[in-house]
Amino acid sequence: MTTAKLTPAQTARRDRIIDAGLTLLGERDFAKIQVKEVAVEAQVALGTVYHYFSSKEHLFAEVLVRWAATLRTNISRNPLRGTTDAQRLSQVINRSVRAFARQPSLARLVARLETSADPFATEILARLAQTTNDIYVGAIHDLDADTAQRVVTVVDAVLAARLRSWVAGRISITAVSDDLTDAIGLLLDPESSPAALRRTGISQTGISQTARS
Amino acid sequence: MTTAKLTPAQTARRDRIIDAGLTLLGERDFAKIQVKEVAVEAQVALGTVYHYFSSKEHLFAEVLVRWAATLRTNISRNPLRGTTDAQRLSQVINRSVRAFARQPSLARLVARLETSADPFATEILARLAQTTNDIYVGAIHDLDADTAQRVVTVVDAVLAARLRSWVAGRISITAVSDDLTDAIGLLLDPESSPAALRRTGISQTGISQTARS
DNA sequence: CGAGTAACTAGAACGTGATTCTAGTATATT
DNA sequence: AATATACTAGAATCACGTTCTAGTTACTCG
Repeated sequence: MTTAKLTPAQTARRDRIIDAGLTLLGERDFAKIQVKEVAVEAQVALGTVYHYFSSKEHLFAEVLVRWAATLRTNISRNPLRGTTDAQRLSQVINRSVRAFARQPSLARLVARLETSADPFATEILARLAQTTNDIYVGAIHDLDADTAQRVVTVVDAVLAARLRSWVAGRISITAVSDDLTDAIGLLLDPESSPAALRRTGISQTGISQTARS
Repeated sequence: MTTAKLTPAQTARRDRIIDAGLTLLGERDFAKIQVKEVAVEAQVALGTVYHYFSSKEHLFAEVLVRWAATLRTNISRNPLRGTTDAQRLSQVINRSVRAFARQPSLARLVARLETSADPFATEILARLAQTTNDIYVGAIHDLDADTAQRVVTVVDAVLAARLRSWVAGRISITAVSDDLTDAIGLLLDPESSPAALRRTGISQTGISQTARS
């Protein structure tokens, strides 16, 4: 069901289904898309969809993977131009943010799948998280691997949280970006880190925190 | 529909509905609970539930609020005993973690409601986030308000992310706790902050990062 | 090549629940 | 008391994911 011997025609059909899902996500949310519609868009029978995917969630997890592949390319295409870890990390993270900004329903999809009960879906999601995680860690040059990983874990959490706030309409995409840059500064930048500044008396300016309802 | 003039009998009925939801959450997940069951448990007609709440999600958002009230009490009851911001923040956060550990379905509920389309639900959730946020900020004494807020935003994001990993079965509740303490250290503790240590050459030991699928 | 199996198709059917509706009864307001 | 509003039990509706049916290809391998 995952990676086995499929005839070219089958691979093509399966691909068409995934592409159809991605196309429809461009117009509508996961919740508003019916599996039947995906089948129609893919020019395939409804039963065929269920032949390749165990559930709607499983199908859309694969859609997410497909999208993530192009995301990865976008993120990794141009080299990072920053001179500090903070700059580089901000840059990759912001590339991700921009990608999601272009496809809000993908952001919503991630949030939705994170609470999925389908084991296929969650497993695919975990693999995906691993990939982006590695990319982010790769942006950090000046820290040992373990510390870099710990920093990325935190930043990734902030990314997820802020994206959710954004799709919920609570904050703007600009705020997402700003908050992430700020969080990274807090973690890596000696100029703005509370840990570094603590007991120094230097006052700092921060971005405004808008979390009203 | 929210806070208006209700007769005592009405308030009692509404309360009974919310309590019923909370009771059932002790046995089963949001997804496994039918609105009808809540009505039965509350000794109320199904229609009455919909008289007070616009949807199942709205109802359970209110359930969450009720639970959060006791959570708040638990968290704030005993004074924080730490001497540093990091210790105090770790402590409040860990009280939250323990509360969720006792009620896994509440943690799942939060995750679920975060992706809700019901405006009532999302608004309630936002208000709730504000409250816990304030509690956390209160644990920080040695930083200016703005910086404290920014730190808490990050920590809160990590809390949410790790709790989701936990309810998804990806990590243990102990790991949730450890990861949070670690994240707080990264942000506030000069002993383990990359920002403070950067270019110092001091190597550091970190907790193991288990994010496998 | 030709039988047999697996995949595909169009479409109907099923199952689960949330949500809404009905008709009658109780309660509250003035 | 008169009327509106709330409440009740229960039926009816609706949406949709998922499964099933019957008939039609397409592929495999002997």
